[in-house]
Amino acid sequence: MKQPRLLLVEDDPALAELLEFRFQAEGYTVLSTPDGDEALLLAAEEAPDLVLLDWMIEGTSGIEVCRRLRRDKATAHVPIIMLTARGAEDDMIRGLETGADDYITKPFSPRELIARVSAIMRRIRPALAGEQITVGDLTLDATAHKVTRKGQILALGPTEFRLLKFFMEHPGRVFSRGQLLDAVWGTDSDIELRTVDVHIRRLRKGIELEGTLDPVRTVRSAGYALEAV
Amino acid sequence: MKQPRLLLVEDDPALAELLEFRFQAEGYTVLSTPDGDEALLLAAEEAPDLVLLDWMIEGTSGIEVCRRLRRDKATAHVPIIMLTARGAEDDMIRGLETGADDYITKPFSPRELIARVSAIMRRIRPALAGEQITVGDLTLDATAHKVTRKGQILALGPTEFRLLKFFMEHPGRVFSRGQLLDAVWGTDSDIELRTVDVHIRRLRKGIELEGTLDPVRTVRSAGYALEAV
DNA sequence: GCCTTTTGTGACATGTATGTGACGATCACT
DNA sequence: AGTGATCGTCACATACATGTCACAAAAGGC
Repeated sequence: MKQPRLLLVEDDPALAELLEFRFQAEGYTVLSTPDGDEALLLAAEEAPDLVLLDWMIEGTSGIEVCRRLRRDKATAHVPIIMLTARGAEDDMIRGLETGADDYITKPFSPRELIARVSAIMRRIRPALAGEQITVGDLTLDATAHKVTRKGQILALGPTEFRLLKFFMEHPGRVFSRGQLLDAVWGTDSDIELRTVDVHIRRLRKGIELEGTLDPVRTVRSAGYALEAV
Repeated sequence: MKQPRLLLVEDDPALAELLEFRFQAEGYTVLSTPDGDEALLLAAEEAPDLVLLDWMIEGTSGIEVCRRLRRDKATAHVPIIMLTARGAEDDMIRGLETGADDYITKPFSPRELIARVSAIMRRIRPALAGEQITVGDLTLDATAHKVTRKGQILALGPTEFRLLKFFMEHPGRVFSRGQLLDAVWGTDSDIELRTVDVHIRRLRKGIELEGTLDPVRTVRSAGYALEAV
């Protein structure tokens, strides 16, 4: 399953960094540049699934970037969301005429922007924008098969992924090793109970990050639980 | 079911009171303060699930509060919604950069704010609380395998936990050592009766807190009981 | 007050549960 | 066949809980 790719064209470094961070946390691969010409290059070479385009950028203007994206056959179908300053309705209208799919006026909440992007992604690639569960600083996207923690994408093995998914569907609750075997391995598996311990350890190692606490709680003589840290 | 906790930082007394009232009606526990420094204290001590932060407050400014909340590991992940005056776009952008999750501009309808808060709460806390028993100031959650007293989480050994659970299922009732052995250790255990005393002691030690009385009552030549203090 | 019975408490050896690294087996993919 | 990833299991180390004892303290009964 390919990760959705997003091209961000924004010349305010602070805002760019913020959006980059947030979208990575949502499971997107983010390409970012403040420059219009570079954006065109990136769009041609990296084939993003969606473009977030600031209207007021250095070099080639937003509207020009938009027009050229539409003209090139390789990028003509890529959805474009414009980011515009409040009150620039003229630009907005011209932008929509030029081929942008949606616009959003600054200031906007990242949540709102993410919602619009997800909506478009769902329309374009239904399989990608899956349901996701969030527990504490962990986010799991079942359909994209991706786990992130504080925006960092984590690499988990298949079993660890299923284990974490099960935990995240029942946060805070304690499960015995037997229950975990039934839920994650299947009811009819004759696996050693202690094997669960090993996978718990692998899960812990897989989700540990600099400066984070272990959300997996050991309950002696009872089992394990995932805490919403 | 634990109530969601909400920290409101708002220096307009009328608005604060209104929001307090409305959110309490929605089932939230509301902590409220007009002061930024006090807000930081409250956030650290009371562990709210969500912060509503007015931008223009006395003392430490909203943006500073936001930044400090994010910097403290204990509160870094708590969602923040900014309340801003209309037309203060600059503040808003800086706020989102600083780590706020959403914003809403005054004047807003309480209904709208409640909707946004609910949306975030749904996303963050899917279903935390399981079945729990409460006796006096003690609360025991069997599925999460957790005991709290006055909000403090207590660390009990497995046997102490089972013992307390049994007591809490029959509050006020006196049990002989033999009955407790049957109920907590199992009918076929050949344990010394006096062993119960030791575990009672360990339980007492495990649940003692500053400024609390011992809820475990000794009934001479009969047994023990748990009192609803 | 004095004696007897009952309970509180600290320490300890023991047993049990869990953490952890390594290893061979298996499977998918090339 | 070869490579790499993942899996289940084991052996060992470690941390923790347990049951028992000996003695101190308290509570009744007289």
